[in-house]
Parts: sequence; structure tokens; C-alpha cells
Amino acid sequence: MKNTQNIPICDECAMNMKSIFTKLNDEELTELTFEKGCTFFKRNDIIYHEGNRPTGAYCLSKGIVKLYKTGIEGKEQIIRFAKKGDLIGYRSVLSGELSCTTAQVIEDAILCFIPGDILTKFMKENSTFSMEMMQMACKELGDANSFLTDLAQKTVRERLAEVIIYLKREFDIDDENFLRISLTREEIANIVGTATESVIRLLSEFKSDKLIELQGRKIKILNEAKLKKTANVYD
Amino acid sequence: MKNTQNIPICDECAMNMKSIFTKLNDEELTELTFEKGCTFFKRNDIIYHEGNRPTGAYCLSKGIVKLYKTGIEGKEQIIRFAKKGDLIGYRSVLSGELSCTTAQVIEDAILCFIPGDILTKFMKENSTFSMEMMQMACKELGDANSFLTDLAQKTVRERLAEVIIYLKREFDIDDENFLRISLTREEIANIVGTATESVIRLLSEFKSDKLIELQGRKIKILNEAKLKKTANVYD
DNA sequence: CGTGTGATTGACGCCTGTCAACGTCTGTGG
DNA sequence: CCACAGACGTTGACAGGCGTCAATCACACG
Repeated sequence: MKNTQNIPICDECAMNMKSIFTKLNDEELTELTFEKGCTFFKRNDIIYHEGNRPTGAYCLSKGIVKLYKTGIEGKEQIIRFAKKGDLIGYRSVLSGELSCTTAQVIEDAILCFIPGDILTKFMKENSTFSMEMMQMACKELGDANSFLTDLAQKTVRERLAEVIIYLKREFDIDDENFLRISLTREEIANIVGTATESVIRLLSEFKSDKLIELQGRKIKILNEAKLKKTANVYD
Repeated sequence: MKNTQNIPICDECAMNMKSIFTKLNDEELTELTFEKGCTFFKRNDIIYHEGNRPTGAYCLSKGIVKLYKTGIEGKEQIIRFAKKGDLIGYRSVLSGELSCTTAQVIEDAILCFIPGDILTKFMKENSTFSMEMMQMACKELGDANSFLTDLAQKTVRERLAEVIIYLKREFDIDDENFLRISLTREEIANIVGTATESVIRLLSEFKSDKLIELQGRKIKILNEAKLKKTANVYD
């Protein structure tokens, strides 16, 4: 971690319009700025481990983080991603349980650590903030329920197509239609809930079908409509 | 619904020691008692529908309810169950979204309806209550994440064994070791995320292996240790 | 240039979903 | 009281999706 010089004077957690901390008042923001600690993390760095007792949550001011559970024989199942403005690790802090996931950096990130007691304090003293936190948790719960149903009912092919669409929605595409997130085949498999080889085979099928184009880890979406069709999603 | 006479003077929502409403103060309890409405529901009655805008949540004072999402071609995926003391439907009320599940009665139930604005009001005015609600949501989220990982990584056989263990933990067994919940084969399949026929075949395999005993819909656990082993759970 | 990680491809087979037929039980109506 | 319908449970046949194993290739890094 030599890149210490890259750490910004991190007001972003609080100032970033997308973050939950916009619900705090000035006094609380000052306190947050005082209490929080910013750290730079490189790809593959682990932010916290499943099974450990958490001491606080983290707000992502830059980069991408994956949250995963470790299942049978160490195989990881990616639960969700976090990007700029997202809060991670709050679940275990608030429920008083051990961390149920591991958080690992996918794309170099800057994270602000927020001590658990500060978070709890804000929740107790600022009802607008606590309602917002509640909404965040409830939305996440809704997402988990949908994901769960897909895993139980859809084929690997459908889920892979759906994941590609999800990645576009979540991380957007660049001006060449390439997804703005770079994942290994194994990581994709760990979202979809399948074997790496299956992902590889299906991706090249999608390529043959002109749904996508591949350049190493970069995925370009060629035909989103058809992709949605093979994913069985209609919105 | 002729059993109207069975509806109790329902103070249980508030008084039941297991319910979240124990965190309310006397004044709030009085208000809750005034605002809530109790209703009796029979097996198969639908409490609320996925996709509808919810007007409030329900506290279960008796019976069993299943919450499920409807997936491809109408196949239902059971997300979780609710029993005495549990609160359902709060997610969508608080997140401001449409209901993400359908709630249907499995075992004759009495439910207290709590208008959404009362729930919100309590959350805003009583921080102990709101923290408790938050904890509930966070725990549910943790459960969903575990379930999700199992669906992605375990075989149908493992998941079925795990579901039986879960049902024991959640609903307990009677003095003859029979699960205190009665489900159709199809419902079990809709928890496990598989076909009804697969459940039937695997259940009779478990029976041959002396793990369980079957009497119609009743399931008796004979060897929990071995069941846990085939479920791949170690706690 | 060796080493290691990730990507790819092929072979193989089993788990599991689907379809179809049949048995069982319950409630209803003639 | 019997016949019937309908829901649920069971069993068998069958195919194919997908996981596993192994070999090979591509590429980056020290």
C-alpha cells in the first residue's frame, strides 16, 4: 500500500450526492468527517472477512468491491457489488452478527471507514437518516429475493444473460458499448452460480449468436433486446 | 369466512413477548391497539399479492404463512415462512416499493394489520423500535444471502436435507419427532427450488436411508446427524 | 526463460427436469 | 350410497444441461 499519497481529503462520503450521508445535518457531517478514516485499497485487497466481528461499515468513494460468501469447498458466491457512494458492511454492524460476507476489491478503491457506534448513534438520533438506512436495507432485501428466485428457477444460460444485463445497468457501458467492469471468467461464474467452464462455453455461444463481442475480459453488448429474451426478462 | 367468532380480542401483537412491538412504549401501544385490525384467514387465503402497492404490514398472532415470488411460468419460489409473532409485508411499506412477494396462509392464521403510516411514525419517533426493525431486516438479509449461496452451490439432495433441518429449527417437532408444519410435496419443491417429482424421489431415498419417516404429509426425523451430513451443514 | 494464473476446449457421465401414466384420497352431487 | 371430478402423490422412461476432469494454450511477471 504505497499509494498513500493518492488518498484524497475525503469529503466525498458526505458530499457525494448519491451517498446515504446526505441525510445527515451539518453537525453530524462534521462529526462524521472527524471520526471516519479513509484508506486506499488495491485490487484483490480484502476489506473485511466473513465470520469476523465487524467494527464498522465502509463507504466507497471510488472503485468497485465484490461481496461474497464462501460456500462448499471454498467456492465463492458473489452476493452483490458495491460502487462509488455505496455503503458496505452495515448489515452485520446493525444486526449485531458476524460478517456474513467477505468484501474484496475488484477495482482499486478508496473507502471511508465509519465506526459502528457512530453509525448507530446517527441512526438513533436522526430519524431521516435511519429511515433512509432502513430503505436501503429493504431494497437490498428485495434484490436478494429476486436473485434467489432466479437461481432457483432459471437455467445457467438465462442467468448468465441476466447477469450481463445487470452489469450493464449497474456499471454502465463505455462509448464502445463495452461493460465498464472487468471480471474474470471465474468471477462471472461465481455470480451466476455455475462452473467457470460453463461460463466460457456460454459466452462463446452468445458471441456466435451475435449477442455480445469479447475482447479478453471486456464484454461488448451487441444486441441487448435479444440478450433480454434469452434471459427471460421483460421489463 | 364464517369463523369470525374465532377472532380474539387481539392484544397479542403487542403483548406477545416475541413480537417486535414490545419495544413500543405504553402510549404507542395504545395507539397501535386502536389503529390495528385483526382478521382471521383460512388455509390458502392470500394476504397480499406480489406487485401490489402495500398499505401496511401484518403481524401474525397465530398460524403459518408462506411468502413466495412468482417466477417463470407461474412457478412459485418460497422465500420464507412466518409464524406467531412475525411481521410480514414491512419491507415494501418501508422501501416504498411494490410488494415483492405474495403472502399466503398455510395454516389457519390470525393477522393484525398495521397501517403503513403508523409503522413509519413509530420508526421515526421511537429509535429503539426503529433499531429493532433495522435489526430484523438485517437478519432477514443475512438469511437471504445464505439461502442464495446454497441455491447456487448445493445439489437438490443437499438442499432438501437442509430444508428439513430448517423446518425443524423454525417450527419444531412434536413428541413423536414429526415436524410441526405440514407442506405439500409441491410446496417443499418450491422451497428447495426443484421439481415436485425430485422431492418425492429424494424423500423416499431419505426414507430408505433411515433418515426420515413419512406418514402422508407428516415428516418424522429419525437421524438428524446424518441428515445434517447429507445437507453438508456443520454447526 | 521458468512459473503461475487465467482462458479454452474436449470427453464423459450423472443429476435433474420433463412428460406421461397411474394410484390415492377427499369432497360433492346425483 | 355410488360415481365422478379434482387435487395430490408416485413411479418410470428419457434426454440433455451442466459439472468434473484433464490437457493445452495465452499471457504476464519476476
